[in-house]
Amino acid sequence: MEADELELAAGVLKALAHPVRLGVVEQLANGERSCKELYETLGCSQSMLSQQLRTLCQYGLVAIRREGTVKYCALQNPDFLKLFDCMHRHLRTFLHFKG
Amino acid sequence: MEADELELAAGVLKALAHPVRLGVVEQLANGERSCKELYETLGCSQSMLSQQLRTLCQYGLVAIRREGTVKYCALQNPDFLKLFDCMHRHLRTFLHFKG
DNA sequence: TTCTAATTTTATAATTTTCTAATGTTTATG
DNA sequence: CATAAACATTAGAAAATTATAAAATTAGAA
Repeated sequence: MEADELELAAGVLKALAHPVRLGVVEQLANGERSCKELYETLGCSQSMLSQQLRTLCQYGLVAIRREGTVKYCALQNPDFLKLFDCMHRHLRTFLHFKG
Repeated sequence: MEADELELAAGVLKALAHPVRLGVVEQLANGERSCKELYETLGCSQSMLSQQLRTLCQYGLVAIRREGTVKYCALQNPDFLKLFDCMHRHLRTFLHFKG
């Protein structure tokens, strides 16, 4: 990858690299969710969720559609869900060699 | 994932979410590299590389062995290389819908 | 031991993130 | 129009990251 591309890719990863944002992606693996459902499930404030959603949208990870006064969020690239398998395996061996 | 696990997973992703650190991982896809080879290829300072390597090691992403005065870095979990395919596809469609 | 190459550590200023609280917007309903 | 529900934006303090430079370590060779 060239420098620009590395920078952008790092940006996308950074967009995933936050407990709330990653939690959102995980929840959306099971299909569309409203913002309220998300922040209630994740146990964060409404404002926090809204801010983190913006980051996810900015990098094309999540899409939002409105229905009346409710907004529904969905994964825009379910390909990234592979990350979770990968991460599970990693954490398992990582924690195993740590203590 | 539970809160703790999300936190840790976000940490691992954050460890990847930096142009230099991601560049290191990309380089190591082709096999072991010395620190010097890495910072020369990536065009960053030696100090920068050393600091970023530490982060990668901390999260079990890279392993380092010493041979004389040279240290060789290697991927500890090549599974994460899947990320690059995923990322390439993502960036392609992402940039396509942006401009 | 002295020198040199490779790498690490430390310090620190600048920038970016994160989080909270308060306020603003939008849409539907009475 | 007034109100309520769902969501977004703003502002600002605290914390974390980033980048640069200088000093320290480590191992081998002369």
